[in-house]
Amino acid sequence: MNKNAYKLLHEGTLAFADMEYNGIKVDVRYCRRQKKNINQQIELLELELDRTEEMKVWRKRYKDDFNLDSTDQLKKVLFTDLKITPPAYTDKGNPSVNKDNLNLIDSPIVEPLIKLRQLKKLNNTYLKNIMEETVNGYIHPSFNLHTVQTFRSSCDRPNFQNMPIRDPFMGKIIRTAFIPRENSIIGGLDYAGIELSMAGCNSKDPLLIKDYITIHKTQAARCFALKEKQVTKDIRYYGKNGFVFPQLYGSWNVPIAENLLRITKGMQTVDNLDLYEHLEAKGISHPEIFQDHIENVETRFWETYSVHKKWQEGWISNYYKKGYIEMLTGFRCKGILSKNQLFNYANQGIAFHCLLWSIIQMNKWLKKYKMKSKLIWNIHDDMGLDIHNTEKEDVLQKAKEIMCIEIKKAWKWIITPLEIEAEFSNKNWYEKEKVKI
DNA sequence: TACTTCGGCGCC
DNA sequence: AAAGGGCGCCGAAGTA
Repeated sequence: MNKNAYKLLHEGTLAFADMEYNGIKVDVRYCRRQKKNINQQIELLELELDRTEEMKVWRKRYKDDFNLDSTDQLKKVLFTDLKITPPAYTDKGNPSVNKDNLNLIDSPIVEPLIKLRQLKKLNNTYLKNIMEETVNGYIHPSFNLHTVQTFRSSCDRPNFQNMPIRDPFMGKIIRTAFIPRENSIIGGLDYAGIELSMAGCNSKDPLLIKDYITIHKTQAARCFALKEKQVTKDIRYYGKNGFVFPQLYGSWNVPIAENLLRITKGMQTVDNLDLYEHLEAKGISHPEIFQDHIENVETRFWETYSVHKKWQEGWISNYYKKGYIEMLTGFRCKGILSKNQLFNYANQGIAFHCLLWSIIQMNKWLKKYKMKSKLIWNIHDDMGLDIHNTEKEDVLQKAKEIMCIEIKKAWKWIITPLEIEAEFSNKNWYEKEKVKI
C-alpha cells in the first residue's frame, strides 16, 4: 500500500467514525407494528401449509423432530418420499432447495414455503436487528474499512448495506423504518455505473467508456431479443447482473443462458408482452437455442469491447509476473488470486474509493461550516445523508462538486465521466424520489 | 455450551 | 477453454 492509499484509509476511518456517531433515525413503533403483523401472516401461512398432503408426509416422517425450517427434512420429503427429481444441486453436490429451484417443483407447498422464508427473513434478519440495535431512536451500524479483500467497505450490527430494495414488498416494509431527522430529508447520492466507469479507467476502452451508462439496457435488449424501449427496470436489472457483470468478471454463455432463461418466466416487457412467450415467438425459447443465442450476444459483446479484453489479458500476465496487483488508488492485493478475482479486484475497490474520497471531503466541509446536515451511511457507491431543509441547495451542490469535479482534479487517472443521482424523501427511505441537482 | 460448515438470501 | 466478484446474518446440523 502506498502513502496515498494509507492516507485514504486513515482519513476514511475518521469520517466513518463521525458517520457512525451520527446514526440513522428509526421509527421504532413502526417496526414493532410490522413485526407483529408479519408474525400473524406467518401463522396463517403455516396453517395453510398444514392443510396439504405433503405436510402430512413430512410430519409423519419426523414426528417430534419435525422442523419447518429444516431444509434437510424438506429434501428428504420431496426427493425421497415424494420421489421428485431434484432440479439442481448445490456446490457440495447436495440437492438444492433454494427459491429458484423450489419454483421448478410442482407442489402445493412450494409457494407458501417461499413466502414463509421471505417473511421470516424480514422478521429475523431485518426488523429484529434494527430494533435491537436502535438506541434512543437512532441506529449506529459499524462501517468497516479493514475487512474486505478488495479494500471496499463492509458493515455489521446490523448490516445496513443489504437492506431490501429490489423486491417492492420487502423494500417497503424495511425502508419505511428509516426516517429523516426533524426538518430534514433522508436519502443518498450514488455514483451511476461507477464500476464500469472504473473499468474504463483501467482498460481505456473507448467504446466501454462511451457506453458505460447505457450498456445494461443495450445488452438486456440483445439477450432477450427486444427493442430497447421494451426493456423494463427489471429486465435491465438482469441485463446488468445476469449478463454484463458476469461477462466482465469471467462467466460465460452456458451458466448465463440458464439463469436468464429461468428468470423470463412471469416477467413482462414495457408493452406487456410475457417475456418467455416473446422468446417463444422469436423461436429462441428452447434451452439449447437460447444458449446459442446468448453465445452470439457474448461474441458480439467482446468484439465490441475488444480493447477491454486485451487489457484483461495484460492485467493477468502482469500479475503472474509480479505476484501482486496494484489498483489505481495504490492498494496492493497479494496471494493466490483466480482470473475472475483479478478481473473484479481491479474495479471493485477503486469504485468504492471514489465514494470514500468524496465522503471524506464532504464530511470535512460539513464540519468546517458547522452544517446541520449529516453523513449517515455508505453503501459502496451510495453516500447517505440527512439534509436539513435549510441547507438542501448548498449540500447537494457541494456534493456534486466533490463527487464529479474535485475528485477528478485529485485523481488524474479518472479519465472517464462521473455522474451521480440523488434520491431523497421527507417521509422515509422507501419513499425517496429523484432530486435534481 | 461453543464453535464450524453449509445452504440460503439480502445488498452492491 | 470457459468457477462472475465482494460482503453479513440466519437457522440447521455436526463436532469438540
